Amino acid sequence: MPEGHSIHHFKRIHSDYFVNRTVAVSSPQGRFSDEASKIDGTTLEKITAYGKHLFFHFENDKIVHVHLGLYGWFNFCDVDDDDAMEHRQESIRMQLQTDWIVSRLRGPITCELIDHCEVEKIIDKLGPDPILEDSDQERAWNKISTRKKPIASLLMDQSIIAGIGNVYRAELLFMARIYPYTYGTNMLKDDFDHLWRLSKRYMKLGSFDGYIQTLDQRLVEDSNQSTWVYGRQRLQCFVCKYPVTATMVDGRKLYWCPECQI
DNA sequence: AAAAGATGGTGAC
DNA sequence: TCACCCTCTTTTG
Repeated sequence: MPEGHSIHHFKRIHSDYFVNRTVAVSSPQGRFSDEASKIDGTTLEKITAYGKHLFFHFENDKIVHVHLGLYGWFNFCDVDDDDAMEHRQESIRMQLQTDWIVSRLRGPITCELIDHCEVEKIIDKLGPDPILEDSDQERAWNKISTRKKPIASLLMDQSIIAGIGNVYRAELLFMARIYPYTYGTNMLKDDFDHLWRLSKRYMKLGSFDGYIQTLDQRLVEDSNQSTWVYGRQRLQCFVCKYPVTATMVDGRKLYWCPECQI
């Protein structure tokens, strides 16, 4: 499921097969039909990604804004694969098709047709995205260091840093060994720099792989395990063997190690 | 069979 | 802080 890395991953995959091509756009589910008909058969000029937002720029300033939310996802299949094409048609919000390949979007929280002004408004509300090469680390630090809220809460705030979700939040805090309830105002600059460096490294990696892998597989026996603490409530911490704990922060489960993260 | 929960976010109170 | 939306899977009764 999607955090910022998925968005950049999907941007990359779509770029190979859909950009600079004429694309048939439809909505088998029906909920995007009116908008789809306005861009159906036109050229997809480029795709951009920012935080958890994906933008398909079609000609004539027609831009499809997609936000996957909690469980939105893209699937791809071959145009000649009849079985795949028939599969769960009724939930496909948007389908992009060339004579070569098909992209099918299900369950997004947002799928709408907008123009470049609205794109700007969306991006203006977002903090720097660590996956982007020119992201401004200081802009995030300025906000964090003045906010009297736990860092675990601030990391999920898209207007501070764009793209981090519940898995990366837990993993980054663990890898940087930071106590999750440290107020932004009490954060050390060095700790923030560490967090930022880790977020760039692991979210970039995730955007290439398409999935989150923070745990170094060479260090553990369980080859199916991909995270240090996320989803490991009551299991032993890989570092200190103390049980991983889960507490609610802003209505989301935060996994962390009370022994390692002081 | 029904409910809960999941890597998200908004808007109302 | 809560209800709600989108979809699908897993757990519960």
